[in-house]
Amino acid sequence: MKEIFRPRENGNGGGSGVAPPAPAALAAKVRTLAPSMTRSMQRVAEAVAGDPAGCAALTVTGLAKLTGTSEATVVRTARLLGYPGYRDLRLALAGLAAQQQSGRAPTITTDISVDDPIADVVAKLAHDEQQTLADTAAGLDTAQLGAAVSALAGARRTDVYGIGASGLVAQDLTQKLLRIGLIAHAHSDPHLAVTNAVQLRAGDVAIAITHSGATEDVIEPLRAAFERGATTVAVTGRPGSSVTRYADHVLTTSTSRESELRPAAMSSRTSQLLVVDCLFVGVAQRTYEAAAPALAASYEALAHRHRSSPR
Amino acid sequence: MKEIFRPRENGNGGGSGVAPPAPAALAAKVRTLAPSMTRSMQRVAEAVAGDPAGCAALTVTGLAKLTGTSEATVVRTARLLGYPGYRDLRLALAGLAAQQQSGRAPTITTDISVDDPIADVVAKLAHDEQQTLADTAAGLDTAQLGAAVSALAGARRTDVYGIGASGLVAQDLTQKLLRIGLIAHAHSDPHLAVTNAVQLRAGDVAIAITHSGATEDVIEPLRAAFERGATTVAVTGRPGSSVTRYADHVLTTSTSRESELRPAAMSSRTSQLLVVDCLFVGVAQRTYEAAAPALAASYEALAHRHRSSPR
DNA sequence: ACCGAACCGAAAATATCTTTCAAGGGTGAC
DNA sequence: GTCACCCTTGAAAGATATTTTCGGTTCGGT
Repeated sequence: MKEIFRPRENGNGGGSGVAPPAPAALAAKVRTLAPSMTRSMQRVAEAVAGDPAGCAALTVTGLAKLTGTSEATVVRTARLLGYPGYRDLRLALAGLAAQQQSGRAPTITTDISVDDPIADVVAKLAHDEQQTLADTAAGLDTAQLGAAVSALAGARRTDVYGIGASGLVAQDLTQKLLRIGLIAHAHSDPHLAVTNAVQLRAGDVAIAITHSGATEDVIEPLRAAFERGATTVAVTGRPGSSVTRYADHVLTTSTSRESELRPAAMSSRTSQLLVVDCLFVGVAQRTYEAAAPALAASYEALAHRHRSSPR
Repeated sequence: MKEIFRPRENGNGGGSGVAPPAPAALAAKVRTLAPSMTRSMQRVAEAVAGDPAGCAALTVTGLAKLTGTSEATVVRTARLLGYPGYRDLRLALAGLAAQQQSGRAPTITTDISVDDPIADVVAKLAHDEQQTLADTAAGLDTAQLGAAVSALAGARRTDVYGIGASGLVAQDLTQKLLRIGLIAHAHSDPHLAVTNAVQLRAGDVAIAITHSGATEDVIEPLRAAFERGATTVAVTGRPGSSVTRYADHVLTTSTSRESELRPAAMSSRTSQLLVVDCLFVGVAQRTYEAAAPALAASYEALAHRHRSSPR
């Protein structure tokens, strides 16, 4: 067993002080050392520099065959490049490949087009939604958010209005609030929403969720609640739109550019959900004493509905 | 379980097209698969996820000793994570380490705590959801996704099953599919779901959405559809769970760590929505001729419900 | 043409990875 | 409570991959 050179290599004080394994500057090293290489070693080095990913997938024998040389030569080349052996060169190669891969990522600024392969669709959608989240977080007014949280935490009851995609967000918020013991209802039927809204009074909270800020069916119930003295909150992507007229607190969601294949509903939903999550966590913090057990309890209650997994 | 698996060097082209070795989605994969792992395997997975660079420098024996397990367990873990063997896991690990190295890592790793100021809550939630999106995108099997898209695009009708938070995701998908002219229904009532499921036949599609993969109320209708010959799709965070038994295609959502103030439902919802969006866009691409006008038409139809905004 | 030196690859030697197998431990059935 | 079964686990055998050795070959110099 030779094993001279294992991981811990910081004891580099020796006079001959060889270079530590290069991390990513491999191509450069190849160029530097190429002149001092023999012909067959150059072939190996060339292959390695040309296709790190491909070579990383090969064994010594494979790479030897590919370059028309022998295993010994491959190992010699690895040594010359500063690695203890081929194994370590291969590891570095894998790292290099990964770096190149990730470096090639910022190509996803383009819109999704009809003939994008499915993998690109995934990458672009994920990227867009990440962008939306960042924008929303950056643009959210924490003072307004805090005020809304306070109102919710102390509310007798809470009504949430939303239609269409925003209706799902409204339901999501409602589900969450219910889980921590608050009284909350989501309304997507405009008539019922108004009917319920007029029951609200000071100390209650009404929340309207609408991307455009101009959805009549959502504005009307909020207005009714507003006029009854309830605390009103608007979650909208248009801070100057009609809905804000009847809102004590306005929470702004972000709008990223939309395209034909990526309707606005998609990014507004992401944005709205983040806002809603913030509201929820904020309220859970304020009412922690009551919320924690309630959360645990609702979790318990659901356990029996799950089939034990086969593993 | 008989452990039949040939090393198979770069054999990535097989017809059965199982998951290709994950490039950088390793941490996500660990979290996803951790629940279905045995204790010792979890120890290995933990070590690997915690210190990719360090583990990449170790041999099987070394890692086994470090984690207090045996070589066999290390290899088993590597297999479970989707690699042919430890050698390949090690390679991926080296890649991951390199990426982490290059990508500066000032990540917000702390949990949300009860006394975090509201601004921190926003930042942390946004960050967590971004992370979830990245993990999901990285871990999504595009082959399965493509297959699911094809099935959807050609379906006579589509049923979507989801309960609780997943029910909202189911509705979201349904809304979208309806907008591009497909026939889709979301079911959250278990009885009605089964009643409808038995109406399905070959060529139809049934989609079950469940984070745990063990929700009886969702599994049953999927099973009914499966037995009727419909194409079945499972969107779940647990690729080995019961629901996958009746699923022709499994789409894996990612699981990020949860905490008391951030229930699993939150990140699973984000992840599920991304998957659902991918399905939608994929289908919209395939049926572009019909989808584009349908999208435009539904937009038109809603316009009059919006009050023209002031300003 | 001869000599020497460096280069190169086949095969042996070694290290590493993979598989097999049997013991230990927990769980559900009876 | 006891038993049987299956799952989990690590030790060691078996298979691969890597490193080293060693002798043949080529090329330049004399």
